[in-house]
Amino acid sequence: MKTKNVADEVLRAALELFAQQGYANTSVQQIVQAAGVTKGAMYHYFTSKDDLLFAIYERMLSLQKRRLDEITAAGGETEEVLRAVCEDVVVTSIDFLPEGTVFFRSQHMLTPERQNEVKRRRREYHDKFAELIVRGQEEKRFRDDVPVSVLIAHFFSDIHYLPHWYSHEGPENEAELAAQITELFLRSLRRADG
Amino acid sequence: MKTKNVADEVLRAALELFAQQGYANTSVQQIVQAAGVTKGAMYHYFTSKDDLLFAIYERMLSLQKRRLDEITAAGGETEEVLRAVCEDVVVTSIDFLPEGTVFFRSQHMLTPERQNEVKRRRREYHDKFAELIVRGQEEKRFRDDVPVSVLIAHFFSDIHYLPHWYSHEGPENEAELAAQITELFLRSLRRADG
Amino acid sequence: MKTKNVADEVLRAALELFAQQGYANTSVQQIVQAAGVTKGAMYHYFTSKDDLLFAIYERMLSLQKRRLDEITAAGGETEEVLRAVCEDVVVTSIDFLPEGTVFFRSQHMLTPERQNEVKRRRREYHDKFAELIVRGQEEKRFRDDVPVSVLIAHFFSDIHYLPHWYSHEGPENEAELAAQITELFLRSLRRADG
Amino acid sequence: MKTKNVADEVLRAALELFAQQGYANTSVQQIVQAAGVTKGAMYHYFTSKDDLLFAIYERMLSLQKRRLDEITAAGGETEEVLRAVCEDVVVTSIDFLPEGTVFFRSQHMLTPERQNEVKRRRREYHDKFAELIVRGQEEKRFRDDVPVSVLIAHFFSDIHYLPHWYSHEGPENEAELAAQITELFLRSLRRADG
DNA sequence: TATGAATGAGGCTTCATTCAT
DNA sequence: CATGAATGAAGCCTCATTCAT
Repeated sequence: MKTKNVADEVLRAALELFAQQGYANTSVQQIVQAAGVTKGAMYHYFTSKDDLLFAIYERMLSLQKRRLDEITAAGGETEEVLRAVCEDVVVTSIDFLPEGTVFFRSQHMLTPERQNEVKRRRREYHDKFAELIVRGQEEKRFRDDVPVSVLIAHFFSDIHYLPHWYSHEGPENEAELAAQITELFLRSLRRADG
Repeated sequence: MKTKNVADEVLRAALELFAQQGYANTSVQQIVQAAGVTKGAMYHYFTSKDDLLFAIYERMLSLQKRRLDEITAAGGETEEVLRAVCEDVVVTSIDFLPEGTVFFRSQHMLTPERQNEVKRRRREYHDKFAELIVRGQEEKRFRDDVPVSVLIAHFFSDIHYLPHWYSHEGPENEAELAAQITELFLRSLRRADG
Repeated sequence: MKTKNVADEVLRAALELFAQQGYANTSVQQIVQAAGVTKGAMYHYFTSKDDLLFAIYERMLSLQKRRLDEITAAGGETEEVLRAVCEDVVVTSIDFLPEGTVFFRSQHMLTPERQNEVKRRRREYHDKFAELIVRGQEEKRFRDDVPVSVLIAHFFSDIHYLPHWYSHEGPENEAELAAQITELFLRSLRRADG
Repeated sequence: MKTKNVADEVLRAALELFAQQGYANTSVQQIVQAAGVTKGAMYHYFTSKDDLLFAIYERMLSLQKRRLDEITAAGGETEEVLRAVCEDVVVTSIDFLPEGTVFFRSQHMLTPERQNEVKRRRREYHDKFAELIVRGQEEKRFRDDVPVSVLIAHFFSDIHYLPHWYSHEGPENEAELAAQITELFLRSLRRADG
């Protein structure tokens, strides 16, 4: 029988505390206590508190990218691909609500270098997402009277906002909510004369 | 003729620094230096650093509430009132971009009491906004296959997201953007068979 | 009609607060608020916070000295004079309980010079009190197998301790208590073979 | 071989400075300097300055209680037990004069919770002491024309007062003084017709 | 690998006192 | 006489990180 992995326990505790109280309000001491490890052990695996925070970003960025790649790789009609992507993002965001809470709230607490790294990877992600919209516009299915950047923001704002209002205790069914949000987005995205 | 008001200068500096670096990364020392006053003077007007943060919330909450009240008081067709409200919120949010940055990012840094106060007043605001949507549903103009709470979140997510991507240097014209975001929202809100 | 005297109000408030919370835990701001005057006004009458404290000592020292002088001046049998003095001190201490609380607790908060001044005047007082005891010893009425300094301490300890336990709400009648404490002291003071 | 324990050194320094200058006039800076440790080290062992103060109370309360228990457990004639207790308290108070100075002067500087804790434990102690007196009264050896609470106060006032006047440089022999004070108390306690 | 005591810099806040009006 | 805004020094405490073991 093996004791729980130190790094994992620390990350789990850090995530929970960062989501609950915020990064700045959480001390390393609190984290190691909640994880049941000592400071020395933690610093053996992470070089800094910032490292813990970035690990959360890293995990989210990788996850989102991987899923986007998988879905777009499968191919299909533009709107159906986009629908799949959107619903997946919503569901994933709900499944990783604490991560999202931290992700959207604490970017400015990272070191400047890592802030740039995060920005870069999110831009990559948005760019790939944008391709779908552009393709739809070229197919004359999606409106082009609104800048693509606005359309993208219009969708991601919903994702961003989820951790602020969604509650696992609430009545919303996760898949249903994903379908609803996606439908709202697609409706506003389609050409009026479509 | 007297020099600028101490409280005003401090608040201005605090807002700027909080928006740039985040609340936790900004020291009272930095604020008073930027404001050109002494720490003692600052504490003559504000009881704590938290007080400075809350002052920003207070100002935003009052402003939003006031504008919502004014526009709804003017009356009119439901969709037109809603359109006016939405466009105004977008424009106001752009005009107060630093305030918005702080507002949506630092709520968890307030004292618990004040977090509740903010929540309470935002709920009030949302409730009044919800009335417009419900009215539109009763008039059979707005869809009712999606919970009102989701519709509201769908709109406010855009507001929330603005400080994350909007740049005064960007190409977007503020009024035009307001019209676009509002139109995207209304399009998704109208009944499909409308 | 004339408004209340500023200096009196300040002193009254200072005494109350010092007795309740201690000198160090009471801010000048609290005092002037409780007194209903402004800081400027207070500093017009008192040069420092220490001044307020010393005023309380001054009042107590003068009062005690005056009463001791009056009673001894009246003359009489040694034990009767001593009894009168002791009972009077007890009664006075009860009447000025807040003053006593401050007096016995805050001496070390005075400036060194004033601490010496207080010591000097208390010594004067004790010396005069000691004279009565010595006279009684010379008259072979009071024991002399215990140093006078110990006998004096034995009595003043009761005075000193009063603010620590006496409560105006309690059952003790002030005059009766004075008689009891004095009798306990005199009993222990008299020669065993008396 | 290791250098002196940090916590012990800090407590020793704190006690000395609190006794000399008072709690409020002593800064944490002074304490750690006198102890030869850093502030961080101190806060590793004590959560606050108040903690240092309470540690002094804790030590005294435990000591007094322990000794009282030991002596009363040994049993014996009421007056002899009481005499042993009283003499022991005096001697102990002299041995721990700085502790006593702080103990009787700084209670109001503790947090309210801790003030209550101290009150509670002192009451316990007094209650046990009172039992001896009551027993003596029931045995018709001690007077009962004065409330027990007054008799107790009469004795503890002497203890309380010791740090105010006793000096290790003085002529008093500690054991002799203990005997004298105790005898004064017992004399006043015995029935007049005894 | 792991410990946890120790560091040391920096943070927020308090407050007696002054002074221009 | 009186105001109360402003000063400036000092106070208590936190905490990420290091290091001898």
